[in-house]
Amino acid sequence: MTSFPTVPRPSAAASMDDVARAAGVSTATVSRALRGLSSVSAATRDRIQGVARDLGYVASPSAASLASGRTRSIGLLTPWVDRWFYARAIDGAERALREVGFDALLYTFDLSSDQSRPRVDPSVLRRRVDGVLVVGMPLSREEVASLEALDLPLAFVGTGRHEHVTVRLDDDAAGRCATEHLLGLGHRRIGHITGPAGVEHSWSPPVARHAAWRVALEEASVAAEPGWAVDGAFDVNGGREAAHRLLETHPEITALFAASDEMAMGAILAARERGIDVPGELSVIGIDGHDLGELVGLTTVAQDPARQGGEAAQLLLSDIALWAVPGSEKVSGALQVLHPTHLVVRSSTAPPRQT
Amino acid sequence: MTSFPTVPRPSAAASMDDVARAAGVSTATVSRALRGLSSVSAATRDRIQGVARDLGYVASPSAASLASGRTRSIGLLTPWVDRWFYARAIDGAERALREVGFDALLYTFDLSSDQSRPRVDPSVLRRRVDGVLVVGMPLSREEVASLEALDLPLAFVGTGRHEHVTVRLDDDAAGRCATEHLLGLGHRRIGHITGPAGVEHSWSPPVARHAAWRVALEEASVAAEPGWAVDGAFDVNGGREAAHRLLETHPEITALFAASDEMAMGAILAARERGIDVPGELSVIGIDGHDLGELVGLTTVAQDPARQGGEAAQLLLSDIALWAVPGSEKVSGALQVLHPTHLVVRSSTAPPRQT
DNA sequence: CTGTTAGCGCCTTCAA
DNA sequence: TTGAAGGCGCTAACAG
Repeated sequence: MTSFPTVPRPSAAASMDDVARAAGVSTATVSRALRGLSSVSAATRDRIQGVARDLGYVASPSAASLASGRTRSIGLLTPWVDRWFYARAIDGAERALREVGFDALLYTFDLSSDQSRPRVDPSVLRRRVDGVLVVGMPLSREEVASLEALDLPLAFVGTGRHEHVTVRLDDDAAGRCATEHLLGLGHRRIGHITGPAGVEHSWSPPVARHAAWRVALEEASVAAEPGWAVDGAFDVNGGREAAHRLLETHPEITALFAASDEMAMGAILAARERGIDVPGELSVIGIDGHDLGELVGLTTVAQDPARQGGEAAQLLLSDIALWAVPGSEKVSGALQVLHPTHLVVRSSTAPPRQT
Repeated sequence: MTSFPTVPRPSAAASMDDVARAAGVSTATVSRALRGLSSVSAATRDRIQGVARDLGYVASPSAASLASGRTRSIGLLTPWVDRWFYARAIDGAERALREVGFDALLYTFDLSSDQSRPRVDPSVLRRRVDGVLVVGMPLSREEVASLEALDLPLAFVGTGRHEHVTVRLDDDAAGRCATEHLLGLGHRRIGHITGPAGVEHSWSPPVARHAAWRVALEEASVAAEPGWAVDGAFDVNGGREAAHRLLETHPEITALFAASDEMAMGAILAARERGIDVPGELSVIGIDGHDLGELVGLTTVAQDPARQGGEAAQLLLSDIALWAVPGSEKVSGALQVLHPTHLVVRSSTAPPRQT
C-alpha cells in the first residue's frame, strides 16, 4: 500500500446541528427521531423527519461509527468477483445488505494456482466492518484463525468448516444426483473430474462431490478404477486438461462427472478436440447451472448462488444484531444451511452407445 | 469467566494513544509517522512503526474520516456484478483501489428491461465515499445530474457521456473491425444485432457499434436493408430472440455482427434452433472476448474490461488527489480513454457459401 | 522535527 | 419524552 496524497475538502452538507436548530430541538432528539427510536413523540419525529428531508440531511457514517462503534457495513471476502458462482453470490449478498442499509465492502485476494496468494490479512477489517462474509474462498487454518481473532461475526458461502455459519449446496446430494443420473442412463464406466490436487478437507465442495461419486458407484456395485478420478483447476481450462488426461489413459470411460460446470465445459471442449462425440461416445454432466451451459447443451445439477449469498448475508446480519448482547453470542454458532439443487437435463448426456 | 487457555489474540483495539504512550511521543507524531509524512525523523518513525506493529495497532477508519473529511473509499455503481464485462471491470477497479489502500463500496441497482429501475439516489453516498466509479451503467440525464450534485470526482467505465472521465473501448473501431472482418471474408448481406430499443445516445456502446456497422457497409458500397439491424436485450436470450426475428424476416443474411459476445452466442443458439449451420450458412461475430466464447468457437473483437476498470479507478484516484486543490479541479475533466481491441478469429466466421 | 490544542459529527449516558 | 454534556479516535492547524 503506497501513501496517497491528502488534501482538505470543503464540506457544505447539512449537519445534525442544522436539523436540530431548524426543528427547534436538541441533536439528541434528532438522532433518536431519525433512527426511529421509540422514545420520541410522533409529532416531533414527523417534524424532524420533514426538516431533515428539506435540508437534504444525510448522516455522516464516519461520525455515527465513531460514536456507536458499529459501522453498518460488512466485508465481502472473495478470491474472484468475475467467476460465475462468486459473482452471483456476491450479487445476492449485496442486495440483502443494501436492503437493510448495510454497505458491502469488496475485498478480493489473489488466489492463483501457484499458491503465491498473499495471506488474507484481516487486520485491515478491524473497526471497519461489523461482520465478514467469506464467499467461496478456501482458507487455510491460519487464515481462519486470524479471521476469528477479529472477534467479529463470520459467515461462509459455498465452502466452510462445520464450526461456522455456512450456506452451501448439499454437495453430497448433488454429487450423487449427478452420478446417479449417469448410472440411470446405463453408464458403468464413469469418470470424475474433481478440484485441485492437495485439497482434502471434507468441507471442500470438490472433495465432498468426489466422495459422493465414489459412494454412488459403490452403491451401484461399480468398481471404480483408481484412475477414473482426476484432479484439475476449477475452471474451463482445468477441466479441459483433466479430461484430456483422463481420456488419454482411460478411453473405456463412457461418461464423465465434472465437479463444476466450467470444468464440464472444458471436458466437452477436450472431447471435441479428441474427436469424441458428446453424448454419443461420452456423456458429460456438471454441477452449477451455469448460464452458458446451454451453449454446449450441458446437463447439470443446478444451484442458485445468489440465494445462497443472500441467505448468508441475512444470517450474518442477525448475528451482528445479537452481537454484544450479553449471553447470546453463539446463537447461530455452527449453523449449516444446505440449499437445494435440481437436475437440468440437456443434450450432453445420453445412454451409452451399444458396442 | 473462568481462565481458559486462549489463543494469544491481538490486543483488543489498541488506539493511537496507546502507541503514543508506548513510543513516548504525542499522538500527532504517531499519526504523522504512520501516514508516512515526511516531517518525522527516520528514527522516531521507525520506532513508532515498530511499536504500532507490536501492539497490533490498526487505525480507525471512522475516526480518520471524521477528522480528515476523506473516507479513502469509493463507490462502485453498477447494475450487475454477475455479467462478464461488469464483473471483470469491477475486479480491475477493486484491485487498483486496494493497491493504494482505498475501499470499494459496491452499489448495485436494478436495471430491469421494464424501465422500472429505481432511480439511482446518490445521496447515500454523501460523506461516505471520496469518489464514484460508474461501471457500464446507462444513466439518465437526471441521474447523472444528481450524481454531479454530490460534487465528487466521477468516472465511468464502458459507457459515459463525453463531458466525463470515461474509459472504454473504441466502439467505432471495434464495430468497423467486426464488420470489415465479415466484408473481408466476402460477405455482403450482413445483419446486425444492436442493444435495446429506445437508446439513442451516441455515447452508448450499442449505438456507436451500430453506427460503425452502417459506415463500414457504406464504405464497402453495400446498401444495407433497413431490416438488417434488429434490437435486443444485451444478453444471450436477447441475442437469441433478435436473431430469430432477423433470420425469419431476412433469410438472405449470410453474416451477423452482434454488439456483444453474449448476444452473438444467443444468435448462434438461434441459428442452431433453426437448423442453420454456423459458419456454413451464417457467420457470426461479436464484441468482447468473453471467456466462454470458445465453447461455440465464437469469432470476436476482444477487449479487456479489467484493465479498463483499473485505469478508470486510477484516473478517479488522481482526481480525488487533486480535489479541492485550488485551480486544479478540472484536470482530467472530460478525458476519454479508448482502450485497444483485437480480432480473435475462431470458427464462427467463414467465407459465404457459394450459391 | 515535535507537542498542544481544537474540533470532525454523531451517539449515549445521565438528568430533568 | 427531551436536553446537556462528554466522549468515540483521529487529523490539522498552530506554536515551539
